[in-house]
Amino acid sequence: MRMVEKNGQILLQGVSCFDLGRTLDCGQCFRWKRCPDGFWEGVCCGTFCRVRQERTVLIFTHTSRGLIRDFWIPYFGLDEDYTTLCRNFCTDPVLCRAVRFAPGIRLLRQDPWETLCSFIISQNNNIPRIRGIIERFCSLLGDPMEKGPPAFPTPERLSSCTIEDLAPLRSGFRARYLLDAAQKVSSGAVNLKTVDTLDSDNARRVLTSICGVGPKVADCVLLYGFHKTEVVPMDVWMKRVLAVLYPDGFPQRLSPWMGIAQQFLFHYARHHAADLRQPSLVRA
DNA sequence: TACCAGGGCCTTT
DNA sequence: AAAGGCCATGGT
Repeated sequence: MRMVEKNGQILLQGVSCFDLGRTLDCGQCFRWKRCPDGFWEGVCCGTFCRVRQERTVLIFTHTSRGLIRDFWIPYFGLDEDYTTLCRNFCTDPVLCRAVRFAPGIRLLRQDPWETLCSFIISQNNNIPRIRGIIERFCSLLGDPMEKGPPAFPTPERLSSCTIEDLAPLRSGFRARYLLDAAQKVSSGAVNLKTVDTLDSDNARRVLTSICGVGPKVADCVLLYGFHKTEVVPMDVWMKRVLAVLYPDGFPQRLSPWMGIAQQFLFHYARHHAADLRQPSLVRA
């Protein structure tokens, strides 16, 4: 990859195995917005940018070369060798189909705290509504920024709130879960920096000590927020994939990256919903 | 063990 | 247009 500046925009050239739109729209993140001019606008860790893709070129504005190198490239997972990874995935016929169906999905490296809150909100919920709740959450409690949408609210700010304060979010029963997460994280009862150093099983134990974080939410946080690439969050779609397409289990040799594979399988499953509801059709 | 708790989007009717 | 399904966790 190579970075050049042109007309006040920063171009990242030579980007392969990457589809920006799919990566931002596959359910792992909730704050990016597609603008009418083709740019995506997003903020993470207090850093804002606009970015769009033209084949193998990413075009950035409202950011800097330094931030692209140090923050956005790791954020988008562009420092990982997906060519080798996907070649590896393609040794499995099912996964090969899924990767070919929607190539270019990458696992983002998101902020752990934002990921924790986002997936608490995501439980028993659908994506448009999740986005709405998170947007109201950020406008209500996030610090305004020089450019772009407000920052994600800090655990400290959230822990000073009451359930009634969160009523405008219309997050239903999840409000008290958010408060418990904020209280545990801001008090140090749950230390996200430490969780990062733990193996998945121990990290999962810590995360599930938060009220409202069960195995599914914890696994989403481990994969999307802590980059634990072997963790496979089992929602209903992945359960169907397992039952119908992998009755003998996922391939062992792919287990260190099965979380990344999960993104392709999940996407594939959602777009072949009817097939997965009738196992006989798929097996044939 | 089975059910319920907010709510809203989605699919099916 | 209306009805029912869906969803992850904790509490009863």
